Amino acid sequence: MLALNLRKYRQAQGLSQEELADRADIDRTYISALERSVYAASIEVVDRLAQGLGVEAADLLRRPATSAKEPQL
Amino acid sequence: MLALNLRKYRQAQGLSQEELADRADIDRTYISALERSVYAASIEVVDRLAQGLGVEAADLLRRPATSAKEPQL
DNA sequence: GCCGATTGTTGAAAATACTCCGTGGTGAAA
DNA sequence: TTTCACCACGGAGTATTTTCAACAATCGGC
Repeated sequence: MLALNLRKYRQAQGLSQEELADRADIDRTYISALERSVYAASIEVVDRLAQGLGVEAADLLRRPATSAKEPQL
Repeated sequence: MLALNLRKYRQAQGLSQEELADRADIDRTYISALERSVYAASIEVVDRLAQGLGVEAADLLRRPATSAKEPQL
């Protein structure tokens, strides 16, 4: 689920992969790969991505179903 | 947060590390290491662990604060 | 004291995540 | 058409996770 959520939250904030890469201090091409679900990221990068996006790490792993208490997009 | 949550949920169900290892198809010694936060696990093993424990992957990453909607122990 | 069950720990190999550099492709704007 | 921002994708190399076999330590019960 990470891939879709990642892209969803990133685009919702109008961020490019590169901007997010800077914020999270993660390689740009790796973020691209994560959004295409090429790898199973470690929880450490999930944390950094979540911080860069201003959401909880748990939010990035949640499955699509939009539960009432997801952070506002 | 994974380490503490993992141990918490596992013990709450009266499971041994080995039983959980079987359920999640993960090495026992690795689970031991994860509960001592030796490594930053991949979200794939977090998923398998969550399944073995019958909780959401997101629950294992949540920070201690017991939000009203955590699964019952 | 001895047993069985559970967990900590280690060392080495195998697998996979992650970085870095470069190339090409698309679409929008000048 | 050219330029620019953005993204997909490749390969090579490094770092880290994950597995496996084996042994030590603890605890409770017998």
